[in-house]
Amino acid sequence: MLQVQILRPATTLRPLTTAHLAQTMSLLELTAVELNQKIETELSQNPALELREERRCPTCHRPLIGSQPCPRCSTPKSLSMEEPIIFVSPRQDFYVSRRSSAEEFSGENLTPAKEELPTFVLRQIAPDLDPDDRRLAAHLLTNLDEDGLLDTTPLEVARYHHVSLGKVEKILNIIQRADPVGVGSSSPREALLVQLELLAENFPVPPLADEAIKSGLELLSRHQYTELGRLLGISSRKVREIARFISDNLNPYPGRAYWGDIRQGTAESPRVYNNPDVIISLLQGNANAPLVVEIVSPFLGLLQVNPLFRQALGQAPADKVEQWKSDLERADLLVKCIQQRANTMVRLMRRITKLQREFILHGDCYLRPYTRAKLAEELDVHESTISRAVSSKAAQLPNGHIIPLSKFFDRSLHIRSVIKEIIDNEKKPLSDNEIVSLLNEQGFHVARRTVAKYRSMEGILPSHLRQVKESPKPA
DNA sequence: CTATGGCACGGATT
DNA sequence: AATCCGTGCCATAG
Repeated sequence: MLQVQILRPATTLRPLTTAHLAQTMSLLELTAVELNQKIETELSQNPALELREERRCPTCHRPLIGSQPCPRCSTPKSLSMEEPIIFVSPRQDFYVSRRSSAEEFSGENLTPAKEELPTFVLRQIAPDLDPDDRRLAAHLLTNLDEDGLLDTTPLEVARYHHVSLGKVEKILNIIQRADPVGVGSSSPREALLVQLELLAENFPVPPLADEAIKSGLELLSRHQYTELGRLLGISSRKVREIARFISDNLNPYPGRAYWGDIRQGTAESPRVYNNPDVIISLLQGNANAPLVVEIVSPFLGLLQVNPLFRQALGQAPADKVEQWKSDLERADLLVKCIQQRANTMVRLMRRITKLQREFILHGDCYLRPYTRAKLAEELDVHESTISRAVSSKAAQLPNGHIIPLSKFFDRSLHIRSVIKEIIDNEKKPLSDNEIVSLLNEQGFHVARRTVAKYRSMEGILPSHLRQVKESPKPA
């Protein structure tokens, strides 16, 4: 197997000391980006550490480990659909803005009070703005509500800063096109339109989708497809396509799906959201091929203890010998622990991707219920090991979506998607109680109250506010 | 009277 | 030990 060649045999990786154990655990909690930062500071402080010369794959430009061929581009020998191709990539090219957000606007006392979203957005757009404009942007961003929508009006902001409305709107436009797209819109409708516009630059979008949002959002949210079709002058089938496209690709509340609140960052280490720790793709884009799982582990295989430093230890000046010794120990430990971390991630992801292949390929409905405890038992590690590895990490799926790893352990997702399906296919609005009995028939045992909760989680209106669907079309 | 949402409790999960 | 989640009870709206 690939990772056996890449990593040292597991036996040499067993934690030998409590220090080893402690550091392994703390490294496991870090995301790839954080690990990258940690290693960089360590590199600059510890003379015993050095970087091996980097070799990159000529085809995909990934950094390679040792003399191994690129695990992604060289076709593996055995192609079993079941068995995912897993490899560790030492890449360290993240989309991180190094600019400290605190420095950016501390002078103005405009530090965003709300946790992450405002700073995150500001950091993206700051390079494009003049200092003056940054103050406006900061002001706008501090007035976001928890859904990522604007809580004030551009006009108000313009008055407050004595600038033209046009100027504020121009900046707002820049904000809206930052990640998460649509943030800073004044309504869900506007957010959707911005997202659609941006999407249209790279993807084909259904015709009239923008019209549907502009004039038919209310109808859309109540699933009144026939009505909407009449309004737009197209068949309800087309409307369904549009509705499907919108719910798959757009998000009326930019701040909500934004799972930033899951990973609370601190002032010293602002979290970065758009860098996945695991990238799952399809071999040659073929849905019947094995999954390719790339685990991002910065500097893995490139970081080593400087052998010259080790030799020089014998001739260390007497006053430095203690210092050097500890540097050497720290370096040794770090290198080992990073390998241990990668090893754990590989085992973890192999199990998850094998088990949840259907979910990865086809979406929420196919998520199998699974708990961290069960996984821990199978891998023969402590539960907390899994918890640490999973929390605050992100995976990118073949469809491009970036999800928190914890989604693989969402107990209710499966039932939620079944409920969504039932409501999507209902002939007349079903009450929560009726949905319960339908679910019971399919073998799901949930209480009426729970259905109600899931329904509202999915943003589906109660039955008396939903509309009668058109009868199914004969083909 | 029925359907739904708020509050809160207990058990499972982390 | 802390947190999350499903559920029951009750008030309220339709």
